[in-house]
Amino acid sequence: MTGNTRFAASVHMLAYLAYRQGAAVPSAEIASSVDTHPVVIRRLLSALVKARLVTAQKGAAGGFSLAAAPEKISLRDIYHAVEPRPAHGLDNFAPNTKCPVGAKIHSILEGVFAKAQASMEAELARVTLAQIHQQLRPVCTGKH
Amino acid sequence: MTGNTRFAASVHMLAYLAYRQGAAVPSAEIASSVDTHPVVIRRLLSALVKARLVTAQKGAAGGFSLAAAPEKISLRDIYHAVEPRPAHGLDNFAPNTKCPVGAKIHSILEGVFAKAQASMEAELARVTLAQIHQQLRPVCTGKH
DNA sequence: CTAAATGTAACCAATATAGTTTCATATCAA
DNA sequence: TTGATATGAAACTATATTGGTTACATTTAG
Repeated sequence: MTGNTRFAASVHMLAYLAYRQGAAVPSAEIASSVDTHPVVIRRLLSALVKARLVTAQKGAAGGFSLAAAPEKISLRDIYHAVEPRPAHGLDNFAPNTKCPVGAKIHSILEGVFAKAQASMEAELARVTLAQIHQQLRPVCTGKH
Repeated sequence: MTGNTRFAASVHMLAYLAYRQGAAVPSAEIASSVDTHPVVIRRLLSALVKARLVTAQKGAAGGFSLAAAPEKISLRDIYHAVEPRPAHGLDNFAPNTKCPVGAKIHSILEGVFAKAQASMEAELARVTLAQIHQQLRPVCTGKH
């Protein structure tokens, strides 16, 4: 959808936290798994903390942990936390309202896109972090 | 999804062609309805011609027309014609494969995103250009 | 007190997008 | 045949988004 990697990276991050089973994980360790800069990780985690999916602990021996059981976190929760703008590009779409087509098309498309978006999100809602973790399990027997 | 206006503009354009009922419509007229530059319109129409949704006629009295009845064109057809990259941002997502999570997460997300994308496209497939045209009708009683 | 961590602001490079100019080519019609 | 009007396409620009990076204030365990 969005073309950016925020959602994919966020799922990865939370899957990593599930994998680390409640430990306080510093951003540097997550960044190593995602292969990016710790600040990028903290930026995304900031949104996830605001959405109450993650808790942060400052200071030495601090880090991030899941705020709920992986069974309680769906990919749609994550999606909403880090992708606040579905919109399908409609926000920058401003046709000529003097044309009868231009005058009505925007609101018509709003309805169509909302349905399409809802359908996609419903599919994301069916997948929990626990299921992702489960698919990871076979190769994850300990800390690496 | 994509953040750009290509899909929305394309639906608008084809709805306009349906509205003009088979006439050869020049890009300048369409551009006036969408409120953008004719070259932008022709760029999009170029993709729609390649996808066989539209026919182009060069020269004086030329222009664009629908290549099929509006009932035969779904929004998913249009989506595919102008948005060749769903991917959900996975193409730029390259985690650390030395980490057990990073090694598997990409293919897991591919599966999840494919389902979410398919669900959204199924919703788009249910809407035809004829239906869009129908919703336009009440205010479109003639050429403007 | 110190080491290690989050929280944020600021900046940069790369990319995507839309808009614009320009021009070659094609076609109809007088 | 000539001129007006169209598409097709390349090239360039301005702007926005995105991800990466540096820097630094703040917090906290030991």
